[in-house]
Amino acid sequence: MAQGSGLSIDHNNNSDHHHFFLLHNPTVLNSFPEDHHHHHHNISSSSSGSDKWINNKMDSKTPPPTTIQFPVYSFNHRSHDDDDDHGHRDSPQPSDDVKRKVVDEMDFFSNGGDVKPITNTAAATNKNNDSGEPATGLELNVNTGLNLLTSSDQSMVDDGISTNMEDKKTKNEFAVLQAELDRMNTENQRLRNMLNELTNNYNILQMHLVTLKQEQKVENNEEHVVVEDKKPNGGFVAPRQFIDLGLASANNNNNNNNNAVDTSDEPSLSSSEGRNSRDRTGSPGNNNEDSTTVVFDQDKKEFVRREDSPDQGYGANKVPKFSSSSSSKNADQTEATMRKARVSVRARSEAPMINDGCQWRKYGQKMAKGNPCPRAYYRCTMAAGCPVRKQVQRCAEDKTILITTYEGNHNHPLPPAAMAMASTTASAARLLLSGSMSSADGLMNPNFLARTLLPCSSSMATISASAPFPTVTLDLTQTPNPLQQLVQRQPNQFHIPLGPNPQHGFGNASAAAATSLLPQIFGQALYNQSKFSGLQMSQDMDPAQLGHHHHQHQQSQAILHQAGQNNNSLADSVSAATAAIAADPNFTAALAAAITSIMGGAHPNSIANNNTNLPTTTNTTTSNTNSNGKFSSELN
DNA sequence: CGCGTTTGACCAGCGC
DNA sequence: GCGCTGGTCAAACGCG
Repeated sequence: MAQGSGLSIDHNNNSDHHHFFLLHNPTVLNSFPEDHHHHHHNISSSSSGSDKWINNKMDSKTPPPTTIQFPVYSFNHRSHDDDDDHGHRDSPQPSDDVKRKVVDEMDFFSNGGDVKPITNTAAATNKNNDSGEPATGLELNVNTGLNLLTSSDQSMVDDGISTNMEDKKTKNEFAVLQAELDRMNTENQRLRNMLNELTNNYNILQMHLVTLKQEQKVENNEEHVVVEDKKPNGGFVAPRQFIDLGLASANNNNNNNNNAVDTSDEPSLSSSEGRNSRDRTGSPGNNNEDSTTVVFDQDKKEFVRREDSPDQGYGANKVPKFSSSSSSKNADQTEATMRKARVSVRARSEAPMINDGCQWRKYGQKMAKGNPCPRAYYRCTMAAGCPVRKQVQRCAEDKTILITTYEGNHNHPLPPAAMAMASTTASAARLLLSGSMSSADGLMNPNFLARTLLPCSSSMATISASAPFPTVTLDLTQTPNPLQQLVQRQPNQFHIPLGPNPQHGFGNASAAAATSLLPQIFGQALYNQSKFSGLQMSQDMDPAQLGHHHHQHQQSQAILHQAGQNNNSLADSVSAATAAIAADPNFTAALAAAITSIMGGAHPNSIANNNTNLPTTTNTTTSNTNSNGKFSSELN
C-alpha cells in the first residue's frame, strides 16, 4: 500500500465518488441544499460540493413533488421570461424541463437553504426590484407573485374582478407553498440530524481505522516506511499533501496572516536584532510562505521550494508570538494572535512524543509549574518558517499520559498522516477563532457545543475558552466507545475520550485518529452553525465524507483488501475498511487507505495528485530520521 | 562537519 | 516595581 496511487485524492476521483453517491445516496439526502449550477438561473448560492452531488442525483432521478410544482411554477415562470428576456411565454407550456427547473428553485431544503428560494425569487424578480421592491425575506415571494400578476402589461390586469380572484388564488397558493415549505424545512432538519449522526458514526469508524492502521504499521511495516520516507537533501520525494494555509490563514487570521502583515511591515532582518524582533517578525526576511514557498511539481512528484529561504535553520523560523507583540501596529492583528487556538492531545504513550507525521525540532525545555515533568518545546521543521509549534509534557497525575499541544498551521506539504494534525489545528482554529469573532460566548457554551459539536455525543471535545488561548483537547486515554464516554472533566470544557490503547505507544495512533477526527468535528460544528456557513465549511465537510456515512453502512460486504490496495475511491476505501473492521478489528491495511483518503478528502484545496502517497508515515521517529531519528529529550 | 539537542539566559506578560 | 511563569534564543555540546 505504500504505492500511493491508491491513496490518491485526486479530484478526478470525484467521479468515483459521484457515481458512488448516485448509487447509494438515500432518498433523504435529496432534501439537502441544491446546486444551482445546472440551472439557467444561477442564483448566488453557497451550496457546497455535497449540494452538487445531491442535486445531480436529484436532477437525474428524483422527480419533483408535484405538490409544489404547480405553485412554484406560477411564481417563477415569469422569472424565466425575464431571464430569457423574450417574454414569449405568456402561456407557459410546462414541459418537463421547465417543471424540473421550477421545482429545483423551490427546493427549500437545508437550513441555510431556506433562503435559497428567496434568493431565487429575488434574482428572478430583479424586475421587481427595479420597481422598488425590496428583496427581503420570504415576503418577497408574495410580492413577486402579486407583481407578476399586476405590474405587467398583460391583458389580465385589465379585469379587476379577475385580478382579485387571481390574488386570492395566488394567496392560497402561497399559503400552500408556505405550508409545504415548513414541512420541508422540518424534514430537512430531520435529515440533517440523521446526517449528523452518520457523520459522527463515521468519525468514530475513521478513528478506529487509523488506530488499527498505525498499530499494524508499527508491527509490520515500519522499515518500509522508513526507507520510503527518508530522502536525501531533505526533499520530499514522496508526494505530500499540502495544507491550504490560504484557507487556514484566511479563516483563522492568525499567525499566517501575521506573517504577511509583519512581512509587509519590513521587520528587521538582522539576526542580531535580538529577541525583541523575534516577537514581531513573522517570518525570516520577507519570507511569506503562505502559498509560494513550496509547490508541487507533478512531474517530479515532489514539492519544490520556489523561494529560497534566507535561512534553513530553525533560527530563521522566527514566528510571531501570539500574545506578545507589544510593538504590534495592528490592533486587529494583536487580537487575532491573542485568540490563537490550540489543539491538545492527551494520549497514553511510552514514547517521548506521539507520532503525528511531522518533523519536529526541539528548541527548548522548561519545568512547568505544577508538573514535575518538564515541558518540551518543538517546532515543525518540515519547512523553514513553518509556524507550527507543539509542546509535549507528561501529565502530572498520570505520567503515562502524554499531553501534546499544537498551535499554528503548517505552510508546507505534509504526509497524509500529518494532514490529520494539520487539518485538526486548522479546523480548531477556524472554529474557535470564528467563534471568538461572532459568538464566543455561545461557542463556549456547553449547550452550544453539545448541540453543534457532536449531536450524538454531547461532550467529546474539551474546549477551553480560557485566555489566552482557546484550546481544544482530545483525550485519547479514555475507554473505548467514545459515544458512551461523556466525560466532563472541567467546567466549561468538553472532552474527547477516544479509543485507548495504552500499550506500546499505541496512543500515538489514537492521537492521529483523534486529530483526524477533530476537523470533522469542528466542521460539523461549523456546518451546523449557519452563521458560519461562509467560512468555507466545505473544506471540512467534504461531501465525500458525508457520503461515506451512508456508504459504509451499505457496503459492509466490501472486500477488506480493497481498501488497502485501492484507494482511488475514497468511498471504496472506507467501504472496505468498514467491512474490514467488522470482520477483523485488527485489519489495518484498510486503515491506511481510509484514513489517508479521508484526510486528503478533508482538504479539497490540497494538492490533488497524491498518486504516490506514502503509507501513513506517522512515525515521528521515521520522519525525524532525516534529522536525528530520536528524541533524546525524555520528558521523564 | 553538519545537524539536532541541551540548557542557561533572556524577554514579555501577568499578578500582587 | 518586583517576582513568577511561560516561551524562546543561542552557545555549547553530542552524535553519526
